[in-house]
Amino acid sequence: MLAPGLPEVEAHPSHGILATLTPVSDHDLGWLDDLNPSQREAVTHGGGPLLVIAGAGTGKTRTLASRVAYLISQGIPPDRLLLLTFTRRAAEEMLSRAGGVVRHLGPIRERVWGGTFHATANRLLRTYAAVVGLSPEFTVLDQGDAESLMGLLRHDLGLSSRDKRFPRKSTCLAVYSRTVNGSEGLSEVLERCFPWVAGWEEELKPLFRKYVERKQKLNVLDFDDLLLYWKEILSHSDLARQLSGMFDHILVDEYQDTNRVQALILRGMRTGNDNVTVVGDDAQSVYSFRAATVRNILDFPQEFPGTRIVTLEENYRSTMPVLTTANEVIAQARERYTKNLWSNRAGGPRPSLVTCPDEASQDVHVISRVLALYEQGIALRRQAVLFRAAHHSASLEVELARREIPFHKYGGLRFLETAHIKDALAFLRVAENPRDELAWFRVLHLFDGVGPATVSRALAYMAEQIYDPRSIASFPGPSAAHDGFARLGRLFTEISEGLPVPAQVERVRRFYEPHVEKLYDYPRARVRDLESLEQIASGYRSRRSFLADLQLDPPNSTGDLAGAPHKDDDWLVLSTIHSAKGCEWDAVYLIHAADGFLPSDLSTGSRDEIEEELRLTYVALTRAKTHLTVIWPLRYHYRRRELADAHGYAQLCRFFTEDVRATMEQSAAPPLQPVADLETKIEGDHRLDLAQRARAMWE
DNA sequence: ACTAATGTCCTTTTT
DNA sequence: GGACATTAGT
Repeated sequence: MLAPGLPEVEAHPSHGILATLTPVSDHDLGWLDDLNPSQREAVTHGGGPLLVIAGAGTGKTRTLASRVAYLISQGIPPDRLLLLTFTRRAAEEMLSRAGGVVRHLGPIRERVWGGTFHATANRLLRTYAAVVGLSPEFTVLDQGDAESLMGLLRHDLGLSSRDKRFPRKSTCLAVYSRTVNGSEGLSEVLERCFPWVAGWEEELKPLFRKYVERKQKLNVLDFDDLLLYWKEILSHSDLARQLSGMFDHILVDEYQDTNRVQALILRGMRTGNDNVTVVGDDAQSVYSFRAATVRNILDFPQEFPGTRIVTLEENYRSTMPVLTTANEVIAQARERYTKNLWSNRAGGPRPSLVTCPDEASQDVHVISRVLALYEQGIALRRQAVLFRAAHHSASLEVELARREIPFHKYGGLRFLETAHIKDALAFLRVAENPRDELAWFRVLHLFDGVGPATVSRALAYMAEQIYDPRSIASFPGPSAAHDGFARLGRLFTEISEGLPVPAQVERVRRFYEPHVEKLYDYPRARVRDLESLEQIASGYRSRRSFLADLQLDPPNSTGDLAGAPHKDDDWLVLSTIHSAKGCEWDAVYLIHAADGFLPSDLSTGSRDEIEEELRLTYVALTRAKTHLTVIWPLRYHYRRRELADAHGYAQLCRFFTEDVRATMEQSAAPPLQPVADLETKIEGDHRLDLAQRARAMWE
């Protein structure tokens, strides 16, 4: 979380704050002149509900940051503002911008409550845990942990035998999560969103019941629980008034991507006053798989009567040619509330649509365009390659690595999801919450001769020892692990003795390193990762906040961690479209713009799903400031074992209709020179006998 | 009781 | 190429 230390919690009547404040001089508010009239209207709105419909690139971040600054300049104490954003990064950026504007009023970034719904829930629940029957040292399960738990119970209930073909654990969790977040009945969710598992309703119910029971027993919360418990607290009117009273204003970004539970939380958090600002764009709603619903933004004026609506339409990001293409794409949406975007940047190149013979040529083509713009002075960091699914960049990554072009990838598998990091964190989680069986499971599994049966006996033993992690030393486990358990007990003794967090991580690393070397083929990189973890830990004073932060606001790029030591480096951005939300680049390359990739063939079942893929495409296009390239390979190779060299032909993404194409420069990239041709040019004498050299290494 | 090897099915987006 | 159940081996 951004603001350390909880402010005192007490009921606080806060109506009419603005009216009672002394007016400030015009001089202090001179910065408002930099805003356009609509932005200024939003920023200087007094109290009461405000809905800002902000199209892509219309200065949404600036407006929200300015509003925070404005409210503070009007005398609202920063710690009585709550800014809910989609990511931690977004909150940080807005608060540092706001801080820059009202610098004379002191630091605000550390004082404003800012972060995601989930992180804020975590923070509030540490105080209000008792109310919902939790102890405050609860640990948070990330998606992987939650899936593991689901998998365990799935097995326990005898649902896992092959002939049953019961949905896999990740699907079970997805169904559960969707049901919880949408505040809907299981049958409706199954029918509408998971028709292929609808036959398992009678088995899923007891599975979910067990899942809920077990989480409570282990004193752990999953992501959904964070929201659910927050909502639950707010259903008590006294508590709702108390929590609501902590804040004079609440501001929510990306409101189109919030779900039903989040809307209920927002309503509950405004029982004392209705000073609430939400910002969003229904044309950019792309999280319905997480139960987000555009209804939240559409129904906001009914939910908060007297809402003032401000619409931002002038785009400051992109050139008119880019916007023309983007507008033409979103024009295909069935229903839409935001208007077409316009910009006074009339010039610039038309977006290009490039057909490549195959994937390899797509990679080469992207790279050569990137380098050409780089030569013209556009740094790599100001260029981004976007794609629908994380693995779509796989071959490009290989090619970039081969040419030693640095890149950071956003989305997909993250640092924290790698096994060695999860293992290391599991030690700390056990120390923090010894009832967290999932963490115990990971830790104990590392020792020789320990499998599921031993773990389960060990857990029973721990329960007898009133969950003192140090007592693992006296557990009579398999003889092979005897010595290891004794050392593990000593490790827990050490890290429970009030060591600083980085020192704790260091002890864990020392303990765990030999296991890394035994478990993995290339341990060096993984050990380096553990050292990075130590770096991260140095910013934390308590183990609890370190763990919670890592689960809730994980570093979200492959390069974020390595980034610190060589900050000046330049790198190309690779990102899923989802992770690109809210970002902008001078040049954007949308790759794999072929049907089946975009829209994903898993999302073409219903009109609503296709509609969301359309919005996703729109989001991708509107990230570009000046240079926009859409690429698709004509031919794909199948990687099937039986069919060694099979291939198929793709079709252009269906959203690039004739009308859209008319706004673009169309071209076809030439095929790459076949490798066979290169080979024949090499004279026999210069061929390297690799096989011989490989043998020679061992002679 | 645990590990390693084998076979089969599915393969998205994220807090 | 990964996840997961099953089977054979230590």
